[in-house]
Amino acid sequence: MSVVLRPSEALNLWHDVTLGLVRDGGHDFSARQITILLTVYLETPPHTVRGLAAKLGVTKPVITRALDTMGALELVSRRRDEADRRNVIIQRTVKGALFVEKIGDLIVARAKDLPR
Amino acid sequence: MSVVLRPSEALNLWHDVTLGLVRDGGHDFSARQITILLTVYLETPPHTVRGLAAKLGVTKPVITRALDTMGALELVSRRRDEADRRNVIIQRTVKGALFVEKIGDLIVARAKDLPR
DNA sequence: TCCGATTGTTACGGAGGCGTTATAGTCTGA
DNA sequence: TCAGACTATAACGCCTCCGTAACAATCGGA
Repeated sequence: MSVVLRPSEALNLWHDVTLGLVRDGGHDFSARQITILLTVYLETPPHTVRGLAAKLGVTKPVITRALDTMGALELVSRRRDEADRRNVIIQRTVKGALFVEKIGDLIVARAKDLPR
Repeated sequence: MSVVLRPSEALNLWHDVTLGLVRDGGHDFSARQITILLTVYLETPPHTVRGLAAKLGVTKPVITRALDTMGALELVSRRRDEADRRNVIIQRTVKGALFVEKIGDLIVARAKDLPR
């Protein structure tokens, strides 16, 4: 199965949702930051800096800096992997889960209001 | 009518598309930049700095700077409004139209591949 | 036990965005 | 006509991010 969407509907949906994020979100996240956040909250753990860097096709410092930013906002947290102390495990937070949930609700609402 | 989407589907779609933009897009645009770009290409002209600032709920210099950046990439262009020379009209470009079209195709493709 | 490989972070100079404020150009109506 | 309103942009100091390179900590096999 799949979600059927025309290009014009797709673009209108994207526009409406990003506008919602800009107007009400408070933060102005980049595509990289959003991708990291959603990856951590949607894909099965564990998540490491190296794994995220490979998945996004960026360097490790990019991930470290994004985690610094989103960690300061308490949207994610970090923990040493005790099994292999070179690794850092990126963990979810209550605040981050609520934020992601809000984004999901926003997309669903804008999709529902989409004229077709 | 409307597009029916569950929260988990919505988030997975958002994740897949932003990941595609990060991996293949080359640029790392912010939500503000994407919103400006899509507004210019989806809503009926004319578009002015003041109008975009009001719509996004940000100050005018934010719009000016975003237009500087996207103008350098030739995704939009600017022209003085001859009827009222205080205004600047933001115009579409061939390069920008192709870019927006690519985003639309990406969303449609990821929606089609979405498991449900 | 080391020595190479691996992981994440920090340091660095540069680039660009931020909000606020100031400014140049343009319009409009008293 | 001209003073005030309005438009977009420039200037300012601050902050964050960039890519590259160096780094400390840790692991694992010879």
